[in-house]
Amino acid sequence: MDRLTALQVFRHVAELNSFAEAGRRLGLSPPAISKNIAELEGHLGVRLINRTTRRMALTEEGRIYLEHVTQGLDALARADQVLGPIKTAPSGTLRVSAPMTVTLTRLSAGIPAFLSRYPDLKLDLHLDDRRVDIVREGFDLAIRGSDNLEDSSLVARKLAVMPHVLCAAPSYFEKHGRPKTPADLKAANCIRFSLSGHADIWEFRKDGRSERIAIEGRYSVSSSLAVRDALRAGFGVSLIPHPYVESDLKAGRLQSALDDWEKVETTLYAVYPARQHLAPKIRVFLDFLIEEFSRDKEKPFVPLRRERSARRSVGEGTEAENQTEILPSISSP
Amino acid sequence: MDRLTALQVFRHVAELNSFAEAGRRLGLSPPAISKNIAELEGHLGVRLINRTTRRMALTEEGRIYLEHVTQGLDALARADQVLGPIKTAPSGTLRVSAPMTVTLTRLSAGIPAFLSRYPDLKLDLHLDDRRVDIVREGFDLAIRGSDNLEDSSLVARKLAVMPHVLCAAPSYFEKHGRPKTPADLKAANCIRFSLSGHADIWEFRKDGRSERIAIEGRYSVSSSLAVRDALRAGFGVSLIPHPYVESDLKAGRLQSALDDWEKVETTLYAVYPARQHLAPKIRVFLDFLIEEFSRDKEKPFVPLRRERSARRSVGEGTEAENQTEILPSISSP
DNA sequence: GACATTGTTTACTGGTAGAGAATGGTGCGA
DNA sequence: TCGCACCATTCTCTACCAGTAAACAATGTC
Repeated sequence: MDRLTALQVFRHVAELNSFAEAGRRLGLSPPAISKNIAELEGHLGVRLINRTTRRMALTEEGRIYLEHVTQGLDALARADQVLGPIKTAPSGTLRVSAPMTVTLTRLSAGIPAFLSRYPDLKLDLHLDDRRVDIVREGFDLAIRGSDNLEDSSLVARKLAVMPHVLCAAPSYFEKHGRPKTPADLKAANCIRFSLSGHADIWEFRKDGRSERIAIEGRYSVSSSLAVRDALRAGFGVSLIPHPYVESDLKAGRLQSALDDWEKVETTLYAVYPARQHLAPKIRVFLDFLIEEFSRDKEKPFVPLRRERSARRSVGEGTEAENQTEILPSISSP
Repeated sequence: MDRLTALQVFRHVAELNSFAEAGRRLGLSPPAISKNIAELEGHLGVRLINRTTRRMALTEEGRIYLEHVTQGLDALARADQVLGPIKTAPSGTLRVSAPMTVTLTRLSAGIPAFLSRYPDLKLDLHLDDRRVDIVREGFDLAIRGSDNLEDSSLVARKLAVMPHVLCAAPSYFEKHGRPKTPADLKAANCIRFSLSGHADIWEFRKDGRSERIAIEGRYSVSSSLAVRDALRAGFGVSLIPHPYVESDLKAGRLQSALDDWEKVETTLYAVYPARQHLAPKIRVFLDFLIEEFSRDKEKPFVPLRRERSARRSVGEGTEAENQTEILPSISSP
């Protein structure tokens, strides 16, 4: 038996003083009302309502019970109501984890505007280049690079692709020569971003041919901004996401090399716990991210679907494959 | 879905921080836990718990919801607990309706002892000779005479049979003569108890022959005690329940007549709303009544079953007929 | 006094809650 | 580093139960 229904039936019957009326009000047939009350009484072992076919009245026990039940039901109803506004308007605290550099170069500036758009929203932004466990640490959303992406039940939304560029200061190239082939890098002073998945081996491609160079260098650092500073100082050469050095390249402070070779890309993802029942506060922040990262793109953002890891489903795994909404694994809408 | 179950599942999961552990605690399988949480979230349109297979944490909404839900569930649990003691020990207020005379002559004296046996019990005893609507007026129990008994869904428990006796004061018989046959009463000054079902026609039986006498008299009164007073004063003759005049007959203040004729009997019933889930306070009072009315009987009380009104049931009305426990109509265990 | 309303009972049925098996994911310990 | 054990989820199946409809009994009213 559904006890919550039974309690609501009891309450209505008690307040309306009629089985039939309660039935009409609740959209239930008279027998259903009878049975609910009878089962409730059976469960409690107490008669709650004295009734003839024409008259009914609560027993003393019924009155006592009603009092407490009413409190309980009201509290539960309030629980539902409290979630109402939260369900529609962004509010509460949004906990976000994001890598330092990309935030400072691409995001940070737009956040005040975002926050003033949603006055009820608080943002708790943790800048951290390590891969946080978003469930354990209670984050609503995290921004990850592709070399940092776990294969989990989380949802990953692609934000941007950051092509890398090989560059150094003009002064460095003058002194040590400009590399003509990837192999030339073996002799160069390569500055390494230690948190990158491809920190020690740089890969280049051309005409379907791939060159993997194990690089050498005296400086390894866990922030791309520090790498940039070292580049600007003419200390060495590095493979770095293009956006981080875009203004430097334009201004001539840095120069690129091996432009005819394809380099790695770092894809940025927004990672969050679930697609279903996405909280508005997460929804709007996600929209904000998508907008920010597609702002100065030549062509609008085109979503890509990341292939799901092979499913060894028992039955015929046909249609479910395409319903990305209910897939728990990584995918991009 | 049973929402109360879902809420309890949610609460356990939140407090134990584990789906599996909650399942073990509640005696449910892991899939059941998952489904309950998922359905609850679906119902609310809000994600309550972020979860991977190894880790789970409440969302902000989940924490807010849990708070209210806990309150609600606690209130409902309290409602059940409150009924616990009531269910076992007699307590609260017992509202009883009883006829004036029988109470004063047979019951009244024993009530203080009854009440001191149950210290938590209050008794609200309404002495009223009319037939009250016990459901409408909120009585827990009523004592009724057989000529007052409705054919309702109430339960009637036989308490005692009160044979009537035709009697008057010796002085009356001296002055007006002692009736030898029922027909002699036509000339007598008959005192009538107006609330009796047989106030105007007195019936006598002998050898299977029945005599119905339409009686005449100058005094009609709605209390048997007043009838007795008039008898004592030698004002007339009356047909009155034997117990009311027992001491008068013994002491010689009144004398009986037509002793070889059978007279009406008034059967006393205790009437109460239902046999199922009989409240202890009613149970003990019923026991008290049975004990009081069988106190000075020569042979112990033998329950009689009153025939149920004919049932035009569709199917073969076979066994249900004997299960008196579930019969709603009048019956005596 | 016939009728209408109300609560209850009975028999039936559609929906659903829970179990079991299989899968994918994760952390711990050897 | 690699199993191993555990965990949440999905899918499928089944048994049960809640609700309905129809019939009935009781009761008050026009």
